Amino acid sequence: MSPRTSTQFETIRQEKRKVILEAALELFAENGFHATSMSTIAKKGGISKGLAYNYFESKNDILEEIVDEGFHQVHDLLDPDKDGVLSEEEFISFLEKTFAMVKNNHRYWKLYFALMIQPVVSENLSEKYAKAGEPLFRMMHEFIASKGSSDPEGDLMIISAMLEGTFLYAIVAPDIFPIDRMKEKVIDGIFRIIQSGNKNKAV
Amino acid sequence: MSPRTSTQFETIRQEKRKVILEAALELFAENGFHATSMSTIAKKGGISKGLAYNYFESKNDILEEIVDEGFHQVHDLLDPDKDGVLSEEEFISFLEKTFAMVKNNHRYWKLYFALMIQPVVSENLSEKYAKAGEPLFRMMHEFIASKGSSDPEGDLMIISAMLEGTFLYAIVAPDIFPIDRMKEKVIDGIFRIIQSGNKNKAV
Amino acid sequence: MSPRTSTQFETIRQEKRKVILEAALELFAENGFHATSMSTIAKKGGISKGLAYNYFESKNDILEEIVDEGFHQVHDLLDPDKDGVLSEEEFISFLEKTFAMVKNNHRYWKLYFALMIQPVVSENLSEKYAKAGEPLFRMMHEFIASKGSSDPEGDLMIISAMLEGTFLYAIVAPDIFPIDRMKEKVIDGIFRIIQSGNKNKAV
Amino acid sequence: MSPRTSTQFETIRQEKRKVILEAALELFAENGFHATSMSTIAKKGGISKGLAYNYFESKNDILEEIVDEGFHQVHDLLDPDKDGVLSEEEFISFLEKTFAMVKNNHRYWKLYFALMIQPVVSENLSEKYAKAGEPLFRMMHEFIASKGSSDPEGDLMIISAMLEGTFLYAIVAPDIFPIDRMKEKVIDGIFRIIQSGNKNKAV
DNA sequence: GATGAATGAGGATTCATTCAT
DNA sequence: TATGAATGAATCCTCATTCAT
Repeated sequence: MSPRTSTQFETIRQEKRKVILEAALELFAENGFHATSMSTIAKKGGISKGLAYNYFESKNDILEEIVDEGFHQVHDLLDPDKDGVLSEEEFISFLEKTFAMVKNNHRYWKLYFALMIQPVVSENLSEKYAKAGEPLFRMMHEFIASKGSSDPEGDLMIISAMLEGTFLYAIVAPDIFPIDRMKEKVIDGIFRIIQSGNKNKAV
Repeated sequence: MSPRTSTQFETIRQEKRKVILEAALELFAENGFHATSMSTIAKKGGISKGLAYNYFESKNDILEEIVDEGFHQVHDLLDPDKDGVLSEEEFISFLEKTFAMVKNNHRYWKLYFALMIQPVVSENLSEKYAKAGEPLFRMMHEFIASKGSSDPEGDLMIISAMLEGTFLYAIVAPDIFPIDRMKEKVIDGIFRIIQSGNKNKAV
Repeated sequence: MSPRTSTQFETIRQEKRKVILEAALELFAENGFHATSMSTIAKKGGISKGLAYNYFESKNDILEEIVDEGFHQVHDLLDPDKDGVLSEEEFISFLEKTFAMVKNNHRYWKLYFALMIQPVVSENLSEKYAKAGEPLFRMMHEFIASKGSSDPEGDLMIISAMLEGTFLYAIVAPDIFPIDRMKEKVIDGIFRIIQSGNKNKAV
Repeated sequence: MSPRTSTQFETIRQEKRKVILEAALELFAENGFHATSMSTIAKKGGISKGLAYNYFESKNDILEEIVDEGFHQVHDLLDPDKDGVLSEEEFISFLEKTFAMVKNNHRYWKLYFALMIQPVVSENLSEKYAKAGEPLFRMMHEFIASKGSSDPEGDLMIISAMLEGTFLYAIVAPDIFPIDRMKEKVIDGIFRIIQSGNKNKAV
């Protein structure tokens, strides 16, 4: 029964923190930020309301932490960190990672879409993602251009829309739009779009 | 001296009703249902809180009326009411009407997306739209099939996703994704997908 | 189509007034004063809210009119207006009139009990009735005394309580305490009490 | 520093709960349920409105708890839990306990009468009491029968009415009908009724 | 006389947040 | 660290009453 070391305390803190964030994520995603009370979060996390405020400054703060953590995960996972143009295998692998991400973190993405449409705090989520997504967009743009598209910006737009729409459907109507099936079709569709849009169609 | 005729009353009611619904639509779309108070709606509508309850039973009721009215507009506008396969012109015209609808009723579609992701009432909005959208899907399916697609279901899926994603972007990031430009690209993209997916690619 | 005479107008006014009072009486009695809204009264009376205010100054005013009218009916009906002691027949007839009154105006008496226990306006209803009932009490007192009671005040108390309890039961639990059966028993019981309480028991 | 023990919390809760219930009882009894606001209850209890809702789900809930607690007190106090016929001493003792109960819990009984006449919730209070009172009625019935009454049901009716009326008067007009004096007269009166109603009057 | 739109004050209820322990 | 009692502002909703027609 020796007093816990500060490392142990730190571990406990990190775990509690995670518990709260996960409870909040589920509730925010499923019911919305405003329809979720701190009481409910605390109850779902198995702690007291007071303790939640020991870990986070406010309900808003919890949301921001969730968004930030999710954002970093996305960043870490997708950051191409690569110069030059992607090969086709690399591009496909990138798409598959993206689909896996949405599939494995359904709740986060549900929350992402909700916040995209109706930001809770002043800061606009889509701006944040827009800025962060810039390298991704550039990467895709270069890939598309490398394939000979006569309008890479335009093609990027509709391909992005197709991806975003796919993820949205995968979130809200997974029964009708099963994500695995969609993945195959979307990847295939992207190439069809790219190839049919070649500057020189008579390849 | 004499009381207003019932026609006069009816006119007043219809106009005031519209005022309330429009104020509420704007606020619900922009800030979300839960973040919008009846006070705010009343203030925006230039009336007292109490009067709003003279016209609608509850905040929920206002939302339902908005959804219903929007739904009927969509239905009236898009109902193909047509047997047989669409010609290409008809199909394009249908797509253009759809884009016009989103463009001209930006707020309603913002609310639509918000409710799609996080329904406020028990009834699932996507179910309602899924049922209503069935004829549309069938129509598109037939059109795609008529063009010789080897996988019309799959093609329909990604085309639907592309449309939904386009509208979503047009709603949340119109600066980056201007709807008119998107419309051209999407219509073009759809045909590229369809044609490149022909059973017999060597046309 | 000659203009209505002022007499006709007066008749109309009286009838409307009665309609309102009856609607209000039923609602006040059944649901209570505070649980009854002017809207409900107007709807039940088949008139508009505004018109109700044409006839009465306030909801309170309606209640007061109901109470006053009921009070006068009671007064007119029961006022003994008689000097000297009642004969047994007269006393029994008085009791029967009282029972008939409660039986035929169930709603008024329900309201009477409700107001007796929880007055709505400052003025205490029981005081009003106490004052008005004084002649009645005196009459009963004299009757009891004339029968040789050794404690007419005390006997009057328990007889009054028996009557009041009987009417209360007849109002709230008429199935278990049917008023007609109760009437026979109560009248009988009163005489049993009086006679058994004679100064000179060996009659 | 360390959090309160659950026993400490429990003590706080029990005491505060009692404070709220007592404040509410007084107000409900004196002014009626609908005329009493949660604000008033909170103010009288010396707490904030919000805290009242930490203890009770709704105003209705407060009322129900008051009724239930009072009901249990009555039940515990009066439950005869006795087979066979009561002796005269036992019967008198039972009546005296009943009078003491009303005298010592004036407010509860005022509320009881108010709810009897105009129930606030759907469930009828008189039904609840009717069921609970059944053993009491049976007991009184047997006692009356044991005294040789030729119509024990009828005698029970008028005796019950006399008691109920006495309590009602004791509640609403204690000055004119002082409960202690009434008690003597009523007990005496009950025996006069019973004895004068013997099958064999020629005792 | 008659209507119902309109108001505003008040009432029930919820909830983020603080605080004593 | 941890608890939950406590607060007060905000929210949904009701309703007596007024008023233009």
